[in-house]
Amino acid sequence: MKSDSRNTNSLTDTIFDQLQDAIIKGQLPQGSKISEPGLAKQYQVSRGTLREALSRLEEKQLVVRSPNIGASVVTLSLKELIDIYHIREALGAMACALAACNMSNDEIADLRRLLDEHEKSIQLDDGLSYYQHEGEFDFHYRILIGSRNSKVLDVLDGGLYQLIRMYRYQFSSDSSRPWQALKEHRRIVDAIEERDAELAGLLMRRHIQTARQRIEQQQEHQEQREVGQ
Amino acid sequence: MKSDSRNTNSLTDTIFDQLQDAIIKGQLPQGSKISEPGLAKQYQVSRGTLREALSRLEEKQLVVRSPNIGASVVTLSLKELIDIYHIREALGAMACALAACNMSNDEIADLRRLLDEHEKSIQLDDGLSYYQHEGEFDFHYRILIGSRNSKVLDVLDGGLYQLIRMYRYQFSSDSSRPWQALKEHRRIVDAIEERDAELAGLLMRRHIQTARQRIEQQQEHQEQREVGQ
DNA sequence: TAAAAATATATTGTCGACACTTTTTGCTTG
DNA sequence: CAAGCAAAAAGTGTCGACAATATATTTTTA
Repeated sequence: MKSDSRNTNSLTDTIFDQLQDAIIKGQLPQGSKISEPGLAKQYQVSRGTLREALSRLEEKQLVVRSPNIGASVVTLSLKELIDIYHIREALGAMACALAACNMSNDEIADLRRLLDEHEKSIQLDDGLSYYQHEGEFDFHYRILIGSRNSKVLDVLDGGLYQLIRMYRYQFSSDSSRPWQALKEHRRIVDAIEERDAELAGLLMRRHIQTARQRIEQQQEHQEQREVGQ
Repeated sequence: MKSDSRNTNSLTDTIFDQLQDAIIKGQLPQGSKISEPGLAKQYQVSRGTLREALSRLEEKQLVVRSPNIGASVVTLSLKELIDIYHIREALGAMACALAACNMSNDEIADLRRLLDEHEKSIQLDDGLSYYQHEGEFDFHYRILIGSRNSKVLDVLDGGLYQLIRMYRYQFSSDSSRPWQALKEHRRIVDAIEERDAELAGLLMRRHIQTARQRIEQQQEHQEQREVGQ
């Protein structure tokens, strides 16, 4: 999925997309220092252009910059990831409740079709595919749009979702239980279709909550390991 | 209040702060097109430097840029402002509940002192002062920090708060009922002190909700005016 | 006269170069 | 040999210039 809908002709856009991909996939390791002249030569662009791309990556929370020191790829601790999921929980629930009020019938029907496709995709390659993750994002994006609150999409797309993507690419050990998730998605759509805002919000909150709790379990394991050492 | 804690020696930082101020105060009118060469000459910096500052302003949602067309100062409709308040409601309540669990006793005592100062400030110049608005932000900032969720501060500080500031500077007709707000703030601190997360979250939600509802009333008036024409 | 094409102007996108800061390297000294 | 200082290397901050694109103006034509 493209992070932006506009045609990506400008050089800065291209370099930005490439770098975003490289960071999310871990080709640029977390915390690694970014040398502007180095990367500029590597990607065959001027340093100014790369600088602009770095600004946008900073905007998307994928790099951090310190004055006179330079840029580094972001490091994402489990604690921070959990923090993000807390936010996603609050905003996702809110957006879902709004979507139950504001989505058109056509949009809801489309959402159903998306879940059917999702189901097929799960049947085909059981579990761990790339497309499922992106499909999951697609589902949430549509609800965000259906909420008719443009700012909530700005917030979640402007940094938070990219970090979650990065985590999933680099650490997603579990197969994210696709069947369970699908079932939850269907229930959410049911609630939206019935225009039950409160229920829709609640279900979405729980859906994200379970995802968060899985990560928290992972964190506990990690802490136990650290204590053991 | 400085938007960033780091020493603002770099030229880009300076120009960024100045432009942010100009936009929030309305000296650069909403929707007005930004001429890069013009502004660069006006502020005595190179175009590249100004460009970097514009990138950061875009990050803070204060300017919008279209490829090959240029940058404009953001336009904030009442609808969008209400959208922002919905987000603030969800995240503020969440953060406040977390703060009730995570704030230290010292932090809570400091918060109380802040409210006492706030009260004095209200008594001095009754109502409409600049410092009260910023004091209000200060209060919310501290709770955000107390939540120990760094991302929620990133989200609200990265765009949303600046837009609210802009609105208040340019349209804040009502004096924001300082006494009422202070009372609500005190109740919130009470709940935090008692470590009652649920209540603290609820009170914060209501506090922001009332602010939102005042804006919604304003919106209704505006719509009536439009119908009348 | 009005619409469309072509030119001219202004603005944004991209680049390479220089100045200043930080980090590394190498040398001196106790 | 270690610690501290000095010089060099690398890197970031800033700038002005050229190329590509968009906007405004003028000219042409129906």
